[in-house]
Amino acid sequence: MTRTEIDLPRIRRLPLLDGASAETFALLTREAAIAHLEPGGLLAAQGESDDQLYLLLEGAILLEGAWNGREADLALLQPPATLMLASAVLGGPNLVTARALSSSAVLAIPGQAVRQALGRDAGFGRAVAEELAGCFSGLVRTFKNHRLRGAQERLASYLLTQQQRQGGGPTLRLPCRKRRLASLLGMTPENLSRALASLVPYGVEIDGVQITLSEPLALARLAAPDPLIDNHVSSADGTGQAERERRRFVRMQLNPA
Amino acid sequence: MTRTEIDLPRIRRLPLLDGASAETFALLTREAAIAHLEPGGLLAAQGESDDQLYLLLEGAILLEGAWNGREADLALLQPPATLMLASAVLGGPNLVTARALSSSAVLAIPGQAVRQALGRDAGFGRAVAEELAGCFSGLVRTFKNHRLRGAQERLASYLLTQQQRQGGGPTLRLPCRKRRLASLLGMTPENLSRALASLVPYGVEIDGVQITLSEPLALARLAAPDPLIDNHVSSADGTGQAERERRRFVRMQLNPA
DNA sequence: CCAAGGCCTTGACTCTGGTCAATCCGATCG
DNA sequence: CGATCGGATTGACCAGAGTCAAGGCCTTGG
Repeated sequence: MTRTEIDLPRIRRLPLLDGASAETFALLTREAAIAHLEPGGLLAAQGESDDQLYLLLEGAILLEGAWNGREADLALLQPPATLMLASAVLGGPNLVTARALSSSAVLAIPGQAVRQALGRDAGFGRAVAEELAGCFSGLVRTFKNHRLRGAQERLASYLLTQQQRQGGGPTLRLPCRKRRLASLLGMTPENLSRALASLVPYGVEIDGVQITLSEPLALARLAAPDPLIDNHVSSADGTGQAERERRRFVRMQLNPA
Repeated sequence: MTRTEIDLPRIRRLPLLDGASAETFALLTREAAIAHLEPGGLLAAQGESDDQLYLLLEGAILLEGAWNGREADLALLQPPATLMLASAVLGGPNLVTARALSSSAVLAIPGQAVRQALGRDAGFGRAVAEELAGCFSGLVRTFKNHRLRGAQERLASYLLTQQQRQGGGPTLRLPCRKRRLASLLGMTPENLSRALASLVPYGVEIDGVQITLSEPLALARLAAPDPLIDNHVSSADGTGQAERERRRFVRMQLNPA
C-alpha cells in the first residue's frame, strides 16, 4: 500500500465531497491520503478500528464477513463508492473486511475529521445522510434478495441486472471469477455451475465469463425482477449510491430476442 | 389509525430530534401527526410512496418483505425506533411493509420536511447520519448472521442476546409468538420447534414464551457470540440505534450456572 | 361445561443446496 | 511440445431446512 499526492479537483467532485463547503473540503483533505493496493491487498480488516473513511477511486473492492472460521463475500464495490462510512460516522470498528480484487486506489480520510465536519457543515451532513440512506437501501434489497429468492432465481436476476448495467445488449461479462461470484450470490461454486446450466433452456449461453442472454423475456419471467430488490443502475457515470438508488425506478429495458 | 395531539416536550428528546435546532424542530413538528395503530394495523406498505418518516413511540412494529408471493419477516422494532428514514431522506418508496404487532403509536413527519431540514441544520444532519449509520450497521450484522450461521446457531445467539437485553437473569421472555420469531430468524415454525428442542442439552428450558438458560456458558460455546454480529444492548433506556451500536462492544455478561 | 379454533409440536417425507471426489479444460512455464 | 496448476464442471452422496399431515394443548366463546 503506497501513498501518492492527491488530485484535488477530481476528488472535489466525488459524491460525498461535492456537498461539502470549501472549508469542510479543506478539513477533510488536509489529513487525507491516497492509498494504492495491488490485487489481493488488504484495505481494512473486520474488527479493527482503523477509524478511516475510504473513497474508492480506481479498481474493485470486495467486502467479506467472517465468523467462527466461515467466510462469506458480501459485496463487490466499484468506483465511485464509499467504504466504512457507517463505522467512520459512529467511530466504531469495521464490521467487514475490505480487500482489493484488482489494482485499486482509495482516498483515506480520518474518521475524526469526518465526525468534526458532520456537526458543522449541513451540506456535508446532507451528503453523508444521503449516501448512508443509499447504502442502507441497497443492503435492504440485498437482504430481501437472499431471504426471498432461491439460488436459481438469484442468479437469473443477477444476470439481467448485469445486462442492464452493461448497456442492455444481449451479452454481458461477469465482473469476477465464477468462484467469487458464487460466494457473492450466496452459493458454492459447484452450485453456481449447476444453476447456470439450469438456465440454458431460458436462453442463457455461457462462454467463460462471457454470458449471452438470447431470450431475456423468458429469463425475466423466471427472475421476476422487482425494483424493490434489484437495481439495474450502473455506477459507471460517477454517481454515488444515493443517486443510484433514486434512479432505480426507471423501467428495465428488456429487448425481445 | 386515529390521530391525536402531540406531546412536544417528550418528542423533543427522541434520538433523531434531540440534535435538531429549535427552528428545525418547529419545522418538523408543524406538519407532523401522531398515528395510533391497533394490533395488525398497517403503517406502511412495500412499494408505496408515503414519503413519511415514522418515529415509533409506543408498541411494536414488524418489518416484512415480499416478492412473488413469498413473505419474510425482516425485523421487529420497539421504541424508540425510526422507520422509513432512508426512504424519507431519498424521497423514494418504502422498501418494506411495516405492521403493528401490538397497539402502537408513531409520530409521522412528512419526508419533504425532513429533506428541507437536512440541508439547513447541521445538528439534525448529524443526528440523521448517525441514526442511518446505526441502522446500516445493524443490518450488516443481521446479514452476516444469516449468511454465516445455521439455524441452530442463530437461535442460540438470539436467546443469549435476548437474555442480556432483558437484564442478564437466567430467564427471558420471547417478544412475540414462536411462529413469528421463526420467520424473523429465517426458518419455519416447525424448524424453530426442532431447533429449540435441540438446545435442551445446552441448558435451555422451554415453557411457552418463557425460556430459562440454565447453562449460558455451554450455550455460548455453541453460539460463539461475536460483537461484529450480535448486539445485546437493550433499547429500553431510550437510546437510538446509533448509540446502541456504539455500546455494543461492552462485553456480554455470562453468569455461570 | 363443552366446542371450536389457533398455535405448537412431532413425525415422515421431500427438496434444495452443500460436500466430496474425479475429471476436464485452459493458462502458464520449462 | 509436454507438464503442471488452478479453476470449472460433473456426478454421487449427504445434510439442513421446508412441506405435509396428524395430534396435543391452550384459549376463547357460547
